[in-house]
Amino acid sequence: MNIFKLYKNKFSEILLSNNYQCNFSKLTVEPPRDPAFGDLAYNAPLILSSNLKKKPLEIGSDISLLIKNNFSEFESVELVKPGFINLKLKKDFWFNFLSAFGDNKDMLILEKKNINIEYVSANPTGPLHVGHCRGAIYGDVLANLLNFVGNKVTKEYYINDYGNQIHMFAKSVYARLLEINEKVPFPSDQGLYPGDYLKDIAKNLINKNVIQNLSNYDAIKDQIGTMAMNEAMLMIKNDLFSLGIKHDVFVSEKELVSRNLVEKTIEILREKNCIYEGILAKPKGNENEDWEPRSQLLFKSTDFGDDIDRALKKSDGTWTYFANDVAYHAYKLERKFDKYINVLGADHAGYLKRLKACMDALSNFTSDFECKVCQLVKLYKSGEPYKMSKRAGDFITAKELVEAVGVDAVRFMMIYRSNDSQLDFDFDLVTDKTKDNPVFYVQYASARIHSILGKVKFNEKDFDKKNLNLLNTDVEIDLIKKLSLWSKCLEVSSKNLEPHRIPYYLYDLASSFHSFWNLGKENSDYKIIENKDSNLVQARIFLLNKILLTLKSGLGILGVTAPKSM
RNA sequence: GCGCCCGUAGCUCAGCUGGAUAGAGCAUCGGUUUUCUAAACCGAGGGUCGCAUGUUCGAAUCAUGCCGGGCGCACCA
Repeated sequence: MNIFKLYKNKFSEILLSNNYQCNFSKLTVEPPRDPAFGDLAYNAPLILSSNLKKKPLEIGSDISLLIKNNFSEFESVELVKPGFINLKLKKDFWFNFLSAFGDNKDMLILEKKNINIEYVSANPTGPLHVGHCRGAIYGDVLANLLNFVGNKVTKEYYINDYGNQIHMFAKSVYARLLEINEKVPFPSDQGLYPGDYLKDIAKNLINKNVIQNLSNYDAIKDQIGTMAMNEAMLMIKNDLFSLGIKHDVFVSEKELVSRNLVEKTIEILREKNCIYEGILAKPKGNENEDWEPRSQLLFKSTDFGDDIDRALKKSDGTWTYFANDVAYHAYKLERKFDKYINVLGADHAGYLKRLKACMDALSNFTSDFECKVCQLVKLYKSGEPYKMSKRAGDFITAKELVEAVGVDAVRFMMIYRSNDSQLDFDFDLVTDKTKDNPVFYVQYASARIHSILGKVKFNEKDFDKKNLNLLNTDVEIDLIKKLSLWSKCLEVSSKNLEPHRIPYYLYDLASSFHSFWNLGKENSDYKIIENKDSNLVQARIFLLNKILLTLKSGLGILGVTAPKSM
């Protein structure tokens, strides 16, 4: 239950029934900046004043009175200077709140949506590297979050298993096959994929013993390409698995092409008058010597907010990558989702507008399509930038990262910053077992609670909830109030697609808990289980259970474990 | 030159889509342990929210223009 939203709605009803008119969406009920002001701050007098042409404080006294007369749960209703109404809830309210507290799963949205989220979509030419990790985890956590609050989510991966890069990939694997079988040195000057993992792929192909006629490349190149790509996809799925990621749907570009979906989609755009033959201007500031004016089949993406129109056909007459991608997005639309999310890396941010343009064109502006861009990750080791070797192909893989620091740390830290900000990832910090390491700090709270729960018998069914009013001290009430922010956190995170708010909330909750825990050291009244009053012990265990429930839910969304001991 | 992102404490970043005296962590300084997990807690100092206009009751938040940093910029994917 989001109490802020609840009271916003309740107050709006009261205003309406008393003939107050305004833009109700501008009214807010929020926790005040300073807890001394109370539990809720209502801004209605400020918003209404311009409508009614009266001073906020004048209007405020009327509204305060309405609230006092209609609600009994407020200890105080106070009208203050610019025009806020500060409300303080009685302790009984918080005991009731705690008594009914759940994990908020499926509770938060009225409109449940069928959502498609595409993320990772790394090329099937090798394992995932560190650069892929952030988008992969962001997409995955976002999917978990949207699912948690009640949506139906389809996690999708688009496989670029078509086009020139696959030819290069097949050639590269072929060169490795020759290297292994015929001792032909691997050529370094042909732009082939250099990574060592190609040797593994080649070895696997040899072990399967299905490639005949190794000397005739043209005869076997398609076979090699397909098999090598399957090997690479296995690597990728394996890497994703080690990151805790599992997609629901894999869509193959090759398959879309073979179903003639590209031609069909371009025809649809042509009927909508979005296609023409034209010449693009030379981009300024880009000293490309090979540039020459060229007449091409173009998509009129400028009609849909893009900066320039985009090429659909290459000079050799084949479709561009973008043309295939338009077809892919038509295929997404065909499957009729309520919302489409696409997670891209910063290096593909320039691609965003044309994707949005093609979705708008194909759906006549009816599709709810949102691209989220993850900025770059900078690696550090003990505070020093950790440079990857410039030698091509020598990159840190996702798997190596997970093996070095553990999947919990990778997932937590990758989501710990807003996706719009660059992220510093320090190898050493995330493996520290101190409070400097936020992953540890939150998990430690879980371990501490488990440690207590193992020492006391507690059964929620036998617990008399009337005893919750023994949680009478400010710190205990503050902990309950902290729990009330969880649903707000979920709501804001999912509405704005900003999962980074979750680890922040969990850190905050863990901090309040650690603080409470330590009070027992100076004042034995605050000891949780070594306490004479057994009803109080039970009430505190009830509270700890709810804190743990929240930690588990939050960490669950992040895909991070909530350990029982550490 | 154009597009996207960022600019908040010495450092790394939050800031609930316009609210009250701008918050955390690290770092610095000082305190707490015969322990229900000190792998923790408590306290102190530290700010022209890059700069400038504008919008209004009210701006770190919105708009415009600068300055600085990152990413990208015809037929690759």
